[in-house]
Amino acid sequence: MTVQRKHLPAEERRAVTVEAVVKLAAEQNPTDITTAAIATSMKLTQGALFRHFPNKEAIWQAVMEWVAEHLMARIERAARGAASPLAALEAMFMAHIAFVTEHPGVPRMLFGELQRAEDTAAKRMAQTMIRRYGERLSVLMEEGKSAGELDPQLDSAAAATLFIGSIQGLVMQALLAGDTGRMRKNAPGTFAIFRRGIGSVR
Amino acid sequence: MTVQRKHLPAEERRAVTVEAVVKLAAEQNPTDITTAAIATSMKLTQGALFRHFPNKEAIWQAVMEWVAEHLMARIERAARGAASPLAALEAMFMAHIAFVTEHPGVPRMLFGELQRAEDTAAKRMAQTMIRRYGERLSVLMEEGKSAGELDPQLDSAAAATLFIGSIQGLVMQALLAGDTGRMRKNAPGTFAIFRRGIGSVR
DNA sequence: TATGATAGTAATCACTTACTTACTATTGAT
DNA sequence: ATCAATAGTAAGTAAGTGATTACTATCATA
Repeated sequence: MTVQRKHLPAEERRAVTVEAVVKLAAEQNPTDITTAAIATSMKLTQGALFRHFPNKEAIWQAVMEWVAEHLMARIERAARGAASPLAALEAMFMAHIAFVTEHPGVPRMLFGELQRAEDTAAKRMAQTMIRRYGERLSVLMEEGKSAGELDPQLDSAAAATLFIGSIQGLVMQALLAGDTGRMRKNAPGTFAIFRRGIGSVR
Repeated sequence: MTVQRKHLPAEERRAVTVEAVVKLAAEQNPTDITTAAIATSMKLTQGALFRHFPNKEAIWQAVMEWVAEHLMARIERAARGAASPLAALEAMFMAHIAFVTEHPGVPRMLFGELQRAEDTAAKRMAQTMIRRYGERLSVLMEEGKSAGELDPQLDSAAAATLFIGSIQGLVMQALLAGDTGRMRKNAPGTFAIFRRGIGSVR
């Protein structure tokens, strides 16, 4: 918890703002989060936000920066601790699900940014992040092939799409049920099928 | 193409409206499609829409009805023409991708409805549709097990999640590239991995 | 403790949005 | 051809929305 003084230095206030948006996005459609809603949720006047961000778009950009940093850090950490490429993939999957369970607004914001018509800084940030993610996955899969863990004929690009999609599927199921915890429970079963799909012959 | 008289009977006008929304959703974020944009895209005054729909929410409801009907019909047709449960799954997958390629706004609208905070009629319609879809998939998978086509230990609920998620993954990739056609091209590779994941031992 | 810089307030602005209303045009049945 | 029912228009309205502004409170430091 951040200390709740009235006046926060600019940088801290920006950080608190980002956290407030991430929290709000867990409960409502990111696109209809208003600056007024952000402000009141952090016990601030609406106009005060614009002392720290030039406009609303800048808030979204800061939020996407936060997402990119935190999500990728968690995933990288999980991958590094793994004993083999396949183990790394599994660890990344579970780390991603754990992160998304803690911050259910994140996948919504990402998807929301991606389907914007205008090309904003926030959108570009989401695009590059997911691209980087996909490339990281592809590299791991190639390593997995060399190690004999994965099917040597595997189409690693398609597998990366499926990896990300399966997370999206779990998110969708959670949205359907209105129960975020369900993701964690169902993640192992989903990953098991995926692993069987990419693994070397048994 | 619908004939373009000035005055259309109510039912026809409603149908044209739904088509207009589906078309608009292909190009922009569904949540910021305004009634004015819908109206001008069909060469109508904004106010005229409200002669056929009591409010905007009713438009969304009609659109989701259209989606549910058309998508499910396409998928059912594909499944019925297949020789075996596994073939049916593959046919459904390809039919779904084909439908989404023709109407790229559809997955965006579905996901957009699902992540709404309020529980609207349109949202409930999206929920029941996807649930029905999932159940249909589960039934097919059970049949596939009995037929010896699928892994007898398969968790069919998890597989259904993965099936829907893999479509979502392809959609996401298309959004990233800004190229809808890519979905069709990459669909077979993605499904191949999925099939390997659920199939019986080789 | 005084002071200058920084952060927050409250009111307001211009603009957009869904929806309404008083009027007009079109249509099809008699 | 007439006319009543229906569909469309044009100009509104009220309730938001992001952003601005003149003023005030708080804070760190000399």
